[in-house]
Amino acid sequence: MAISTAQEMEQPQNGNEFDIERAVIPSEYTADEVPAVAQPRQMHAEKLPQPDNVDSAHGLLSCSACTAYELGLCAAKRKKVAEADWPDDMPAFTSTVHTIPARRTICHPKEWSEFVPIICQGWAVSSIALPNGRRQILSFHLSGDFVSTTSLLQPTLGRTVEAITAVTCRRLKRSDLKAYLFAHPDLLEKFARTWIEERTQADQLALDLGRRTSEESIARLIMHLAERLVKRGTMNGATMEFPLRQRHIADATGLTPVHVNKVLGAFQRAGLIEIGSRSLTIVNEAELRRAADWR
Amino acid sequence: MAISTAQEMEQPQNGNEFDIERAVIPSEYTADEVPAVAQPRQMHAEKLPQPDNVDSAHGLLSCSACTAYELGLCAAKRKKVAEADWPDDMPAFTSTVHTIPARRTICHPKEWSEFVPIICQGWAVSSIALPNGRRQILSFHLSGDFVSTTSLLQPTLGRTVEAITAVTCRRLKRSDLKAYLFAHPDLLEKFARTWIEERTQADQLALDLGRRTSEESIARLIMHLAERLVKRGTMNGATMEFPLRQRHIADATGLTPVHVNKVLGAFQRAGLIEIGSRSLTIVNEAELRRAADWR
DNA sequence: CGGGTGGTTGATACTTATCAATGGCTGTGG
DNA sequence: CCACAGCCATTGATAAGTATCAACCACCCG
Repeated sequence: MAISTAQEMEQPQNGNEFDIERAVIPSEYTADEVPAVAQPRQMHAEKLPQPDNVDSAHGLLSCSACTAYELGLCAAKRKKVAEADWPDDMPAFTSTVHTIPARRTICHPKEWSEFVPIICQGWAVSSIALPNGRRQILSFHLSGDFVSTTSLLQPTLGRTVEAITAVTCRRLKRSDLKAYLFAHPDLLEKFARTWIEERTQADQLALDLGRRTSEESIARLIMHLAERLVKRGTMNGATMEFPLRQRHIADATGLTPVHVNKVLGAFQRAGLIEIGSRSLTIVNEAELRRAADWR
Repeated sequence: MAISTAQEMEQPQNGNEFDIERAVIPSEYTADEVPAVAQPRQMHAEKLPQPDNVDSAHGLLSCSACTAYELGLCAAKRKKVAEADWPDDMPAFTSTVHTIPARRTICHPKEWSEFVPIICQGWAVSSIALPNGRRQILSFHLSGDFVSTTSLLQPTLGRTVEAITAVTCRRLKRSDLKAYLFAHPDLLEKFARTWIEERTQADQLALDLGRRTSEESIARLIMHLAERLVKRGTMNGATMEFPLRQRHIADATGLTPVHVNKVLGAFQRAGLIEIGSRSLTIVNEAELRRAADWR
């Protein structure tokens, strides 16, 4: 695993103090709902030095990996690029920024919304639930992720989206975004790449759920998250922020929390990983890779 | 289950005689590969009366459900509509029609292709395989299905596509299709609906694989196929063509063929379904629905 | 007629779920 | 500040679900 930056972690519970507020909220954008940040059990404050693959001008660590940033839709980026570089018809997107406290639902599956949500900061999760309580997690959303590309065309998401940590979420008005993308085929194509990625992930998920052992699934989940965090430059050596509950892992892999616990215990006893205070360290990457049947 | 048409089925093995050849292959289109139709074990000839929701002018039963037809990309449809109704810039798509014998591979996962494949007739399946032989089926393709909407933008499919029955497959040149769709936002949006459907299916697949019992999964697979066939008007009462091997069902549901056999046996003994000579009859729909935990 | 594929069945093993009990931690309210 | 409630992690005992193995049969095709 490539390690991109060193950074401060492990600053245990500083209560309600979140640096998430640093998220750029340009004055011309309405922040129509900023609920009080509430009881996170234990969160890592995100006082991170800027890795050099990221533009420090706007203060968002993960922008380099962000789809909206890449599409030129991010307010932070718009601020800093010369006006001349922007398409003339760059619309004034209606967009709002929300801060959602940990463990709160962000979208309901049948909720009608005019907006396309993007996760700017924090961890979120989307899932489908059955009436009888069984639940399948479809994906974890990290900073810079569209919640789902389908939201470009559908007012309803068909999934439940929940904040795991406190989350900063930007919402672009669908009609604006759609008009803009459809008018710019090159951007539309870039957007479509995100869709293809989503699809590839969905295929892999099916493969994992249908044809892998519990140990493989869990190891793969860890590898996958680590890989994504590396891309964002938010790994600290072999250690990553890991706000997931065992319940999340269970719902993502189709297992029970109890069984997840046993496998995780086995991994730790075998010296593959270490878990503690909402962080996870990959101790023996080679072995974990093997356990994950990783490429 | 709504039953749309009555039709002839159960004409056991008439050897190599396939009505699939009726598929329209306009002379201006090259059929660059028409391998000899080979050893189907037992196939239902498709001498079907035209249901009234379908245009009988072009002889393809399922066109009404076909994405390409809807987009105006189907040669059959182009033939019969007044020229004036077509966009002026309707391109001369480079397109080929192939007939693939049963049980043959249509696309390899890493095969580079300039074309977007559409299944016109027959059953196909796409899957991912692991080096160790485990395999997950991602979807069954019936007549009128794009194999994957991702093929619009990606030269490589990332999946194996195989014919189950003999298959007629049209391939549209990607660059042509892409240019055309990007120039017609309304069509592009229609196309995107197909993508959304694919995505919804992928989500449901994950839910089924991760959170359902073997019986539910299998019952759901049957319900799902029946529903799709009804849309195409190819159900005969409660009976449908059913060319799947138990191996297919196993690979689609993440189970073993042996276990699938036992569940299927139980379903039949319980009077839910009947299976015979490559066809499946839903005997007790209400119960099957319940077993499938169907909406 | 013979070979191969696919369906069927029973015995057994393994993986994972379920149940139950315990203890730690965190946030809450007295 | 302390006690308590609730959530989460942990562990062991047991049960259920599904896989594996093996044998046999039926059928189709060459």
